[in-house]
Amino acid sequence: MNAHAEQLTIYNSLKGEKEKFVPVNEGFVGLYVCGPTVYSNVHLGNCRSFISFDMVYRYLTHLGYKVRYVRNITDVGHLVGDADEGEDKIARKARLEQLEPMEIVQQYTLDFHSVMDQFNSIPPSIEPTATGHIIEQIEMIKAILDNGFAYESNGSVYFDVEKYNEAHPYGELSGRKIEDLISNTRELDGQDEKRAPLDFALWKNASKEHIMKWPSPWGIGFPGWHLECSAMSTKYLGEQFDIHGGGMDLKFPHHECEIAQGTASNGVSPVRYWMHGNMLTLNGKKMAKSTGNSILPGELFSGDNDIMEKAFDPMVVRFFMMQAHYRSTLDFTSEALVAAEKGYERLMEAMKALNNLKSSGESSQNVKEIIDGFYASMNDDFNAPILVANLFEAVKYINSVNDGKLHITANDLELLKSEMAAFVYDVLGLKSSDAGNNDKLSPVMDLVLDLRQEARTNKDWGTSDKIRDGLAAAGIVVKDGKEGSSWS
RNA sequence: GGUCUCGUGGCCGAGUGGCUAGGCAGAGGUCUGCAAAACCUUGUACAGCGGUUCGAAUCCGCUCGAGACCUCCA
Repeated sequence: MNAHAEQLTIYNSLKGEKEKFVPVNEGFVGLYVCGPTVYSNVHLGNCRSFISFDMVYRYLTHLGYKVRYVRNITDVGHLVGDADEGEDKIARKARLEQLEPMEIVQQYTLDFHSVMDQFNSIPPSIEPTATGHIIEQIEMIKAILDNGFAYESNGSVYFDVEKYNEAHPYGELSGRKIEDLISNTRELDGQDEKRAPLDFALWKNASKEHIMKWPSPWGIGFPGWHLECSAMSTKYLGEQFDIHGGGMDLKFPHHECEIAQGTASNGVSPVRYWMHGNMLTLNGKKMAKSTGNSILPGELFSGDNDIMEKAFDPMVVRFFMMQAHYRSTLDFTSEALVAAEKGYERLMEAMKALNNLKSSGESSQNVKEIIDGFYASMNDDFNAPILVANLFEAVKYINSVNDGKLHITANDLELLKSEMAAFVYDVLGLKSSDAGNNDKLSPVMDLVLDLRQEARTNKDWGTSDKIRDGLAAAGIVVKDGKEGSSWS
């Protein structure tokens, strides 16, 4: 374990404050994150959540924890529209496109994986699917029924919220009181099966037309959305585990229901630390598929969209997200992305310079203090923006040493190299984009720049400028530096 | 309507009782055949009004504005 692990604090949504992180089992962390519903391409807002928790996973790992990271794929049970009477999202898409539901699932799961890979997000340790855990979900419903917190009605099973609330508080996570919930819950049509509007479905009776359905003790049907996360998280992480993450918008009702289901079946609140990432906004409004206010990662990377003025590298987008705290909303604009792009490049240039840095004399700055700052920022509820600020302080130092203005000892240099690499690459999950480093183009460019250098040495400015202008016309920018010219 | 969050300089975005956030842009400089790039230095701020305090961007109240959840959502 890293000595700094002792100091980690996490903002626990359940308590509304930062708490010292103490895992259930020393040295191990169980981390569960609500994954996507694979009925269409993930949009950038979805990605922000997953990238935030990828950063959390990476830092926990860096601290020396052995992390079991579970992130599910929702491939059934997520309903469209109002309450429990809507159509399953995946089944609906399948019907519209005349495909098997599992074809839809496969298509968008692959898309999701590809996008997350481009964002350099590490795959979870386990990525369970809801349809692969029907038996576990049925078992959990049985336990909740046995404990008296659910009832069967017409082939469906509902969670009895008011009954549960008599034994355990319901609404703790979202800060809601049950009386308010009762008075504020809309009366919806076609819910005669339920005793109370607040009750939510654990199992839904399937009609004949329904495509995705399974046998159960209560008849043919399918599981409710909230249940899958409860069943899969506890299966792989235990009845009570360390961290549960997800978007702010899942807090109520989804996560509230998870707490209720876990407690109702196992007698313990399932999660120690609840973490909620905030929304990515576009034009000041939450990015969401349903409202059309969203942008797909692919559209962003290719520049093929009406919102951004140019294409952006996935690493620039990731860096942009790391500049904001995961609990703050972040507004997505072309201008902000351009700014992030410049900053990202500056950081990467410094990483390159660091590798070629030469040690000399006494260190002008306290390297250990700089590195302690890295840990302090991340230990403060994963404050990546402060980490980035600290990294730029180090960048300034690196550049000054590179210019020969400041100095660093060999020991400090080794330390700085390894810790900078750890935080930039391993924790923030950034990598140099190397966009232009095409295998065939590279040697050609070396040759062209070599010829230009020859011309420059001979003060043949006409030739050297002709090469530079010609390359510029082809979209290649030549940069002249002390150590020769480079291109990008 | 109910619950909650937020309002920081030209832009993005941290901080949260006294001590520089940081990035981008702007300004000045170094370097350079020129240009670009790179590097260094640097100014402008805490929505408004009142209160608490020796001291508030930070705590409290009100006003205005924005957003989220209450129904699927990362």
